[in-house]
Amino acid sequence: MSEIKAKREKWLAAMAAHVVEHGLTTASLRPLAKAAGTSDRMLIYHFGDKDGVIGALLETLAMGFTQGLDAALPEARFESPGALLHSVVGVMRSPMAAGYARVWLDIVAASARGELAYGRTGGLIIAGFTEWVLKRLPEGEDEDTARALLTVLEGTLVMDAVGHSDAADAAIAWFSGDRRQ
Amino acid sequence: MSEIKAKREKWLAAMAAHVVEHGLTTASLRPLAKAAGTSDRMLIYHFGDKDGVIGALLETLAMGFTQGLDAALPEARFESPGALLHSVVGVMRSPMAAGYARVWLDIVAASARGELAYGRTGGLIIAGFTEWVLKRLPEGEDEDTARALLTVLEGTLVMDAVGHSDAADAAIAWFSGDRRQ
DNA sequence: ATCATAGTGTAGCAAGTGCTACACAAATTC
DNA sequence: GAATTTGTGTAGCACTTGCTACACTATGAT
Repeated sequence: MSEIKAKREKWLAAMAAHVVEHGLTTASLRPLAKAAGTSDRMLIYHFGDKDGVIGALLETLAMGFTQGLDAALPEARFESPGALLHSVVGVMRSPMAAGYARVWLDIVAASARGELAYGRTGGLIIAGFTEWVLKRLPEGEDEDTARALLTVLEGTLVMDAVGHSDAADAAIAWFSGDRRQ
Repeated sequence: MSEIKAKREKWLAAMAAHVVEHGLTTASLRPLAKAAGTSDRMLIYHFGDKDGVIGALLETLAMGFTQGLDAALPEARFESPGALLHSVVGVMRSPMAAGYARVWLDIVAASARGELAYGRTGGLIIAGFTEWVLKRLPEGEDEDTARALLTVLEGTLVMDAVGHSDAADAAIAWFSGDRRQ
């Protein structure tokens, strides 16, 4: 019983790693199966169809994402929103996170395309991320500050992706320097 | 000679429309050809290979994009960066622009994936967009304001895509209300 | 021990992918 | 007018896609 669940977890971890390196929306069953050390036949058997595989994979990725964030920046209040943004951007720009950023933008694009599973997961990730930020903002900052911070962060990911980190840096500096009092 | 160029323009316009509706990175030759009223055989003949088709298509899309922006918001200085951001977001959120937003996020995701043609086009679009913004900011605002504005705008696109327009709104309000003096 | 169920390997199907070979017509060059 | 280039339709190749049919074994319940 539970050995099967364990096997599926192992598969999912291996497939998640594969996806982080090779992209999510371009992934097809046979490469995924190969990465997991099994066959497409088995993936379909255990997850129903490809959507089932992707759904489970999205869940795994979302968990890995927030866990990675927690590991990189343990819970502690920063002295200012700008300082927190700086730190988070630092993490997101590290080579370790590059794969996750790629996958995240894949999820965003698929959401925009109207693919429901991706959209739901994307929304959940942002919701969790908002809480995560809120717990690290200085006492007294409200949710809107967290939302604004996250929006600037997402803009940063986009700008970085198209080679305009300069634009992102301007927004970050601006967010950090010109705070409401 | 020039009739052939005209034909290619017609093809590209039709394919661009198809792509705006059905997605860019998921597009394959036969559907593209069908949208253009020709055959995959002809697309390959005239553009060399699929990359040639996509490259020409990216160029067409970038042009259409900036032209659409110009048409929606003719050149005129806004009274504040916040007012400009509001207007641009209004345009980007209109149904007319939804397709372009989808394609844009496709380009961003492909750029992040390392696909060079997409990355180059994405960078060019942002560069052009920066100039566009700069010409509409109040006299005296510098390029960094344009960059920050655009980064917030990109963040807005992402947040809208995953159903968190609330977060985008917070960032926009924050950008508009708490300006440097 | 029997028998059903869960799990797995092999093989393959129908559809779609980018691209090409080949034959042929139209236009251009000499 | 002959020769060559340019453009186009038909057909198809080799491959990948998601998924399935079928035969088989391991495992569990009775």
